[in-house]
Amino acid sequence: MQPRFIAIKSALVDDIEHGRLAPGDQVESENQLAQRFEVSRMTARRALSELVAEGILARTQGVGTFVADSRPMSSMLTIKGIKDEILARGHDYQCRVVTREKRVATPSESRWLGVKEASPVYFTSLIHYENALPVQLENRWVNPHWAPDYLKQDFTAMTPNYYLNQVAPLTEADHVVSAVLPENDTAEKLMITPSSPCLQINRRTYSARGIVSVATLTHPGERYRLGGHLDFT
Amino acid sequence: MQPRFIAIKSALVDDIEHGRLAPGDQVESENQLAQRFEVSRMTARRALSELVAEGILARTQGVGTFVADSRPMSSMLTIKGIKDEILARGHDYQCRVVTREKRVATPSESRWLGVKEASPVYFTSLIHYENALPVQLENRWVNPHWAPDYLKQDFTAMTPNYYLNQVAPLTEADHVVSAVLPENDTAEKLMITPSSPCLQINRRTYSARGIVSVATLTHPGERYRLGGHLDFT
DNA sequence: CAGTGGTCTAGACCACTGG
DNA sequence: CAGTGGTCTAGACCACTGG
Repeated sequence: MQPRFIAIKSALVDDIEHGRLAPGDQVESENQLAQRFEVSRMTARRALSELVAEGILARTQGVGTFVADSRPMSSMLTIKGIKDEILARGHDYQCRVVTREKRVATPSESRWLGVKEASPVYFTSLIHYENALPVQLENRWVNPHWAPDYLKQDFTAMTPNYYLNQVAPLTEADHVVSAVLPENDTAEKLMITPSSPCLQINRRTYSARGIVSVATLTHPGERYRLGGHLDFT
Repeated sequence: MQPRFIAIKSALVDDIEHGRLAPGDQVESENQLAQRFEVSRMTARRALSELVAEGILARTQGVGTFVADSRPMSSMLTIKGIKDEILARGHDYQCRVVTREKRVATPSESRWLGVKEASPVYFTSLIHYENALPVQLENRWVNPHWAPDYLKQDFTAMTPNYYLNQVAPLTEADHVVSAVLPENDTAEKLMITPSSPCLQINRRTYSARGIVSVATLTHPGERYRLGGHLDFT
């Protein structure tokens, strides 16, 4: 059974997608929606509030609720593997497997991966080299449920990303980019000093059925940049 | 008069910022909060829901609500101004204009902006504050051709991004994200030590007719992260 | 089982906007 | 002024989790 506020949201999004509501148009008031969908005003309001939070609608007190101006910028960013990136630059690529093991999820790991606390997870730690210099330390936690044979793979031949995309095709990803100082052993693995800033990406990848893996990708700041291009037209 | 759910949110955020609640800790349940603050469960719930939406807390049905690994996070895929981002988090926003002047483009500036060497460019340097702490140093070079009145604007009222988007609507943007150590004067402006890693974004924005401006956005690593979500379906 | 979060109701009073 | 959104209450029933 679908919650009612979801049904209302869907109806409104549908109206927008089919052009029955254009940017700038006023949408029905909370009271009108409540009446039309036979729900309490609080429920109609919730539907509107969430659409406002998602940037799809905009509200002004005393005036009304309107369809917001244009478009979530959908991304042109891709999850290109580091290996492809390096090879595309015409550079030499190498990979070293540091750790490959079954672990018991810590509370925070289990929350990230969406598994029960203390359940088994697969963990790998790899270093990726560009022209013999480390450019990425990849620490990855994998939900064994979606990739039971994960630990048996030869990651020097096929990156974890590539393998996981085979067994559980990627449908979504979240990521958080931050600037950090490396832990001592991370610095050592990346052949940098502990006072060198690193660009760190925390990425969570989803297949159709759930969270497949969580990765922490740490890059020496002086050897790696992240580029992007956005087109709003 | 401050809404009650805001008071509850503030109290929880305060507990987190003062270390009375650490990442992973369970926070009071909706019922406990309702009792402690003498509000209805719906109001306590609203406070928690908003903190969850902001990524500060995480909830699991039947289990409880927990402190998430929390630093503010912004979207990589939208060019939402830092101001909107901060306000959207319900935080206090302030801005200080450090520099505002006409300059002669250096060779590298002129290359970035796509103007002739030694032509005049407009330069502004602003510091954006979230809850009185600097979160972004915005150094921006503007092509006077597309925004002749740029320097006359009151940037504490309207961010450069917003103004430029009015006079020369944004159609494209390039950006490069990197982790760097700040220059001494940058560190001072951001109120951090020169050994604190910074997340730096170099962004070039285009309107239909050419490059409008180039900006270097420098953020203290411990106060800013960049988030994104990709959907491949 | 008791406790948690998730949804929902039918009211209330308020602040704000426009005519 | 009537209508809008903003906040809030005191209940209800549900699904889910852990012990």
